[in-house]
Amino acid sequence: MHLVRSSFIMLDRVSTSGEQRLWRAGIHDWDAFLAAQRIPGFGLARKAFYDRQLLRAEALLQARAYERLGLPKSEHWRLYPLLKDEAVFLDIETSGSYGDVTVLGCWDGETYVAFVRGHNLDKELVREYLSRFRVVVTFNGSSFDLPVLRRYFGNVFPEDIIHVDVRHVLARLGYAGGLKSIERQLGITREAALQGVSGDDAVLLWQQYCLTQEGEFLDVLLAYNEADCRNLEPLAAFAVRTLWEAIRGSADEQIICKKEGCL
DNA sequence: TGTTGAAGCTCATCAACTTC
DNA sequence: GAAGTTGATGAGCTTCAACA
Repeated sequence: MHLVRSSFIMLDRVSTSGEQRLWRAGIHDWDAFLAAQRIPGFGLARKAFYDRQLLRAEALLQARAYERLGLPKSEHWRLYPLLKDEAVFLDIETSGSYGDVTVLGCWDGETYVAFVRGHNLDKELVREYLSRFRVVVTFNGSSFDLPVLRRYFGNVFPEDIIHVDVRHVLARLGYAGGLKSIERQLGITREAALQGVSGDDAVLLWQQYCLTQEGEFLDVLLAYNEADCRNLEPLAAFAVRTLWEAIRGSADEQIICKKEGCL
């Protein structure tokens, strides 16, 4: 199942409910929409207008211009299965003051890279590193990590990069709470030494490292940050798969319900 | 504490459909 | 073809939640 080519919410005046109406009508992807002569609820002029929009979207998809598809930000997660091999999972630590970055951690699915203040937390290094990716995955990054990085560096992200904030995807599935809480709910574990370490502890670890210059404090901080980054990968996979099943499932349920006469 | 997106709500508007 | 009805959408606003 191609999540993007099954999506219709990039069309003008089509919301998630409109999209579900199309699915219930048997229009499961762009090909089905374009092949249909008539679609209930859409006039001929409107259908022709949407045909043109879908053909343009198909061209953008082929050109890998995903950011121009017109998907709302809240639905960028639908691009994740397509781009997961080009994703970076990102998490930052600060000194405790808003905007004061100490560590920027990145996991690309194989390797963990840490940019540490006083060592390699350099704007050009970060910009060059991030330019390799098409998707950045965070937990609550739209409210915290990304604005903080913008304040600290200015813009270091490529213009065409897609941002997926896993927190909001999980929230739509009913998973509330912070990252560690949701990890526990889903059975995602951390090594024993890191269990119980929180964001507040990360601030203390950095302060102790600055005071003593003892590497073990920094090692624990980086191990904590790495776990935050690494665990985003299974969280993102779970969230995207489950939300897609949920929204497709709810459309199918309404079809079954209609057939059984419960509407 | 600062920041931001999502969600929920109301209200006005628009488009499709039905009826005459 | 015109008028009325219905349902969906967008805009604007507020509230909530999460991060360090």
